[in-house]
Amino acid sequence: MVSRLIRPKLVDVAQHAGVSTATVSRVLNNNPRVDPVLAQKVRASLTELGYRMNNVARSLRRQSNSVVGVIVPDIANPFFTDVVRGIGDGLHAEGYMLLLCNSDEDVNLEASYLRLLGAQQVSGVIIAPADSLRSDLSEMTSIGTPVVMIDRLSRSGKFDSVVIDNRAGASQLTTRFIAYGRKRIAHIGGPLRTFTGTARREGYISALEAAGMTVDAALVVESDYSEEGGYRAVRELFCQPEAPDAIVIGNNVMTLGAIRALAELGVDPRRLVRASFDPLPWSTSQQYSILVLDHETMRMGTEAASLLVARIGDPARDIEMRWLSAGTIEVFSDWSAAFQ
Amino acid sequence: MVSRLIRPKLVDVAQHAGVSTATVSRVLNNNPRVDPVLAQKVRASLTELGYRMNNVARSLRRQSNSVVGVIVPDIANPFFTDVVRGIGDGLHAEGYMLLLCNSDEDVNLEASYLRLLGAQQVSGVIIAPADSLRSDLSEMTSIGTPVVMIDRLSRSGKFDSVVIDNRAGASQLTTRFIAYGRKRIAHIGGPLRTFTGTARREGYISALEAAGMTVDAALVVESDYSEEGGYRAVRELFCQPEAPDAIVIGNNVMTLGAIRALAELGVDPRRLVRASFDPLPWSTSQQYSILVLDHETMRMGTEAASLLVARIGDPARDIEMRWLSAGTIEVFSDWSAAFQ
DNA sequence: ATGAAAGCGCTAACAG
DNA sequence: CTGTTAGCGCTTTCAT
Repeated sequence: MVSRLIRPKLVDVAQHAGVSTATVSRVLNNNPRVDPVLAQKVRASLTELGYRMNNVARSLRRQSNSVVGVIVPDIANPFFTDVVRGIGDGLHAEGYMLLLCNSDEDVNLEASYLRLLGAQQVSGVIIAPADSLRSDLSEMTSIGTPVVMIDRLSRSGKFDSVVIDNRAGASQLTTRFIAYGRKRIAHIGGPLRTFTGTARREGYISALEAAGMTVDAALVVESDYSEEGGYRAVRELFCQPEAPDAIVIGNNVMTLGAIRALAELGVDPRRLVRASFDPLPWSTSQQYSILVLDHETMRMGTEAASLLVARIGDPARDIEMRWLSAGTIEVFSDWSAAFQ
Repeated sequence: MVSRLIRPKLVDVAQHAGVSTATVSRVLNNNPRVDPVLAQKVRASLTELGYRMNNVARSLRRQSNSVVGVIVPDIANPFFTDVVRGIGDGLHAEGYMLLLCNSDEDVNLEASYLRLLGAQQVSGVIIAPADSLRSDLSEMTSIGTPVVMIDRLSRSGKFDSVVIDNRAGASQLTTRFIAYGRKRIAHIGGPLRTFTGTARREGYISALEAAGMTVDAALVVESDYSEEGGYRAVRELFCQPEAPDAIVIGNNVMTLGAIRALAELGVDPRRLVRASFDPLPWSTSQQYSILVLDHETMRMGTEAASLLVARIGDPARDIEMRWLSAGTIEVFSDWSAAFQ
């Protein structure tokens, strides 16, 4: 039994095989111009000594790290969970690892993560920016690190991005309600400074107009994508003289708040119907019927990964923006009852 | 306007401040024995030039990387989503970044990730091993990289770990059914070679025995924690002459399969009640009532992070195993109706 | 208290 | 085809 070094390095292997470190490196990198016989000998030493690559050293030397940073508001949001899973699959297939960061929708935390990712010399960043306006990506752009936007866009520059056709999606949900004969369809949207917030509201409005219905400003509320926001929005809507008979809600988290508020108000689930975006978490109030717009969430991740890898491979290529189609509407729970 | 270098390095800063690189490094690392005046000058240069640390270089030199690897079967499983979120918070607080890997319950994929993490010189690994028996952590132990187990244990060695008191949890759920007067309580469990599989079955059995009920082997099935497995198990249970009137299901994924099978079989939700472990994903069949054992999932993550950091700080400390209490039972949906 | 210099493990000219 | 060698950017003795 040979006394195996704890963690042999390249030079140890070279010695063992009786070649130079350059040759070992060439074998490691599958450089074709190495004598097959020598290469075999090197490979033997490699396994015999149990050689393990040190990627930190390699990255320093190569000036590139096979790691990509991913920043999402919250991995625990089922939407981003699926996106990140998709990103992970895509990156793994391309030989990159994934450094995960939760920004908690906080621009400062996000900035701090961007700094850390820069320090780690990541090859690129995939980000759902916390704030279209205030998210600052200069930390990356100034050092030439590629950035891909997902779900949301940032106005701080032009980036490759993959987004959902939110306008079409909101329109689809609203149209469905109209078809079911609902008359007072409300909308609880995200902040208008966000990309998704404006697009979804536009879709909602366009659907009403297409059906020749008037948009009642009292039924449209701008909220903030938070659970509390969804809750407050519903309480607000029900202060109106005439209550809505349907609500299109801008995201999954607000939907939870909305459901809570409706329960407190004692609103009959059959009288008021709801629709929401994004996969919803298992919640305490599932007796409610609900429409959910299901876009291919994981695909957003794989597309983002492929976009980033393409950009890393060719920094000069044209900026690309991929639109995911609005998706299919999934009907949950005792939906039919709501329309009897 | 000074012509800022794209990415100034330490030597640039040193030049600018008229000191040696050693001094700059000391300032960067808050070494106290630096003349405060000089330090101030260095700090000025640091900001003026817009210096950004290169962590790859630092890691190579220090022989330690402020990055931790996390391997879970699937981040899209709501249980692991929450755990990873907890790990992320814990690690961030301690100054580590998180390299995320999905093993897909595949020992080979897992092994490949372990190799990659080793190459990245991670300071430690937090893992929910794909297979108690076949998961091989020698890749880490051989190079002295600390490992913390979560949710499951591996028999390949003694590691710090944080697990749930599965036995107590299963017992709790079963006892609840008994209290409700159920007579034929079935159990669909995970593989007995898994840590959780055996513990949960034990809990189920012990609760029955404590109540003086006999364990009917025909009501206990060993499945595989997959959706398909849950589905098949239910079909199997309903081939019996006498069907069960309650089921304790071993995890969230099997629960989805079980619900699907029950729907196909046309089983009245009020006749058969279910209980499951772990947070459930929003699914297509929420009209069913269900008990869910809710353990503090995120805390499992933060505990794991703290355990790992402690181990990194002191490799010689005693192996520690933290048990999270079984958790509270949450009642979902139209549960009360099931008992009318 | 500060600087000079060695070197972490690897790759890539360059030379032979 | 192979070896020599010079770093990648940083930290850390070891002198001073």
